[in-house]
Amino acid sequence: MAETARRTESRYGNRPTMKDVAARAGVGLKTVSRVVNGEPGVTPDTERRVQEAIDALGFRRNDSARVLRKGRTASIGLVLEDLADPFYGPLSRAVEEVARAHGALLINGSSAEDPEREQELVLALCARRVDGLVVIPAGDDHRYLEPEIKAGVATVFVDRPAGQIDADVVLSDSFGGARDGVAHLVAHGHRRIGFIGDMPRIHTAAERLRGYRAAMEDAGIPVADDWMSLGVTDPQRVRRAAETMLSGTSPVTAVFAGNNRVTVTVVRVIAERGRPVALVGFDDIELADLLQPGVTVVAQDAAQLGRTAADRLFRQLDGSLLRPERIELPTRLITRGSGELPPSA
Amino acid sequence: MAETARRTESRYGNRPTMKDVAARAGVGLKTVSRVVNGEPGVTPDTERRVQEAIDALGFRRNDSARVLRKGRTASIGLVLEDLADPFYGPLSRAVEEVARAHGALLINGSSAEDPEREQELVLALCARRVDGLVVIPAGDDHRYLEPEIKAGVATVFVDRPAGQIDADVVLSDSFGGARDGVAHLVAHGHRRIGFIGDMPRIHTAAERLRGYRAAMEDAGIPVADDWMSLGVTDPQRVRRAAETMLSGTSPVTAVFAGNNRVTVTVVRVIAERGRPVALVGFDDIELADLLQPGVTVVAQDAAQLGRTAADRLFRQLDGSLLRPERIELPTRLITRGSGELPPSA
DNA sequence: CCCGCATCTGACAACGTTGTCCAGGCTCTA
DNA sequence: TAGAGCCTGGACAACGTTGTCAGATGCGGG
Repeated sequence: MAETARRTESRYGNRPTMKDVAARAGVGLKTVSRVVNGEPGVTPDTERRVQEAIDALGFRRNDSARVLRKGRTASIGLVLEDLADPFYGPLSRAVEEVARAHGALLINGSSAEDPEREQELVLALCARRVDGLVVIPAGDDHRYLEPEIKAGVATVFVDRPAGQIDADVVLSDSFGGARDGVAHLVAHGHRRIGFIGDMPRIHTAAERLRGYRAAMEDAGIPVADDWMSLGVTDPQRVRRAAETMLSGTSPVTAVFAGNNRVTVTVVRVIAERGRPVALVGFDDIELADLLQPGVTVVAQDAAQLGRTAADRLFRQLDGSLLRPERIELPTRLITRGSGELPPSA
Repeated sequence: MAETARRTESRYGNRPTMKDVAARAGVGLKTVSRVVNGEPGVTPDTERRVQEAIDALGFRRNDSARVLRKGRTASIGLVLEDLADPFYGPLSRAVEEVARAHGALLINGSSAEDPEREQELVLALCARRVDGLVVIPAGDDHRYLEPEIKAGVATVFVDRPAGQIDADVVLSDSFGGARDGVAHLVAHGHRRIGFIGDMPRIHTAAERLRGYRAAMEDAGIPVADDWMSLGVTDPQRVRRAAETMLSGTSPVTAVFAGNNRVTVTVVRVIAERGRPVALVGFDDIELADLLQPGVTVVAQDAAQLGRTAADRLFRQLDGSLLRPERIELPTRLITRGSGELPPSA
């Protein structure tokens, strides 16, 4: 009895199904399916009757059931570090744009730079049977993804390479960018140049540090230990690191900032001290051109990074991609003033 | 024959199922389900055998099937305007944070300010059977959501109210914020104050314009038509609008900018002209404090907006929420210099 | 020694959709 | 008018999981 009630009249909270629509329109189940999916083989009159029933009941196809049946979900996952970081907005948007062009939805989550949370998220997405994954890795061991990749989950890493597995990677040329940026400071007469960056366990941070060292070595300048600050991440510590470098008996005359957040803080510190200090930052920041002086940066194209990664993902899904590759996008030095200041004794 | 092969040994691209795991472990299907879901009633020995089979096969539960069976998806949808807009990063992140705390995944998409695309996206999310929706509306008619809401999809609108339907809304006090901002300029001696904002069909834009008019009226200042520019959105046009206002025989001495993008462009124009012009902008912008002068803004708390909305969403899902409400969060005037400049003839 | 009870396990149906396949009715031609 | 062929519509199984329910097993007590 209750059974019948449930079938014939859908209760509040129970969505109507194709069966309900079929009953109301007086047709078979498959005919409704055909109408919903625009398949041929339905007379205009029948189609109209079905459409009316759909509208009357407020029917909406249940994609979960569809996915179960068809095997593909038309959705991809994006795991990044923090959506609030202005660097990831354009990246995320670019990925979504490509996904949309392929008729796929984007599911995303933030790892908050925690490898465990990254893994948890990735596996949750795999359980959802996303067709593919774009991952900005927080951890450095991604062997847990091997069964998934083997099972056909397309995977592309962005911004940092995968650990312990062979997979597609799209990144910016952190090493080259940092080297160019530091060389730029050297070219403007600086010799005592500081470097403030993130933990070296993060690939990009390590590469940028390597670029800094390379540029200094190219210029024949030995690097003093207290010119480098690694692993600082919160504004407080960056501030202290910068202040230390800029004080003492032989302070640095220029600073290379390892990422956007560091740059912003260093700009603040310099502004407060009054005495001009040269600065080049990695990552562009908004309004950098309006500061005085404008902030010279090594810019990476976040949108292009995302677009490239998503493109590659869908090419994996097409089957048109075979071997994993490592793609490195060039960076661009944008001079705005702060990087061209001469050393002030 | 092929059937048997497919069942006993999963091919590449065919994920193992609980059935496969059960066969390998020599137990029943339901026992595997119990182990996977941590349900009681399984002896440690059996559990170990099942776990081994799971690891050996690389099994991962298929959540699509699970969703189909259980009815709940543990995922919510977020539809916003543009992820690349710095205003939406923190909002999106806050929503995700709350979702995560409730064990739900976040699926999101951008409407690009296009009502049709918004509807398309929302309905796609409903077809996925998301448990709830957080929507930053682009359109002004949301009656298409009625059947969904009736069917139990929790829904909260953010930043702008829903059109034609009764639903939860969380927004900033655009009217009050704009009125305060403009009053602030009046208090510093300005009478000829310009307003540059988005299309009035966007609720927030209309409210801010209303706030501007109210403040002017409170001060007994009649507003000249050419002090207002509405509907401009791209930098080019904002630039032209600002330049027009600032030229002529009786140029404005202060500008109120209707949103973050407008503010940035106006800052540029003012910087180029050399002559100081007072400015208050709606929405905070990064580095606003480092410009000279610092940019005075009416700040809204994007993260709080997102958090509040998501909280309400999950309370709807708990069933602890009955009547739709309209929640308005206060804005905060942050004085940094640009809004305190006196009128310069 | 047998019964009852508690504990553990498995068979089966159901979730809502789509693919396969067949039946029935129609049209067109000889 | 009968037969062939086409077109439309529908019955049924399958996707992989979970809830229900009943069966099997082991243990202790009478």
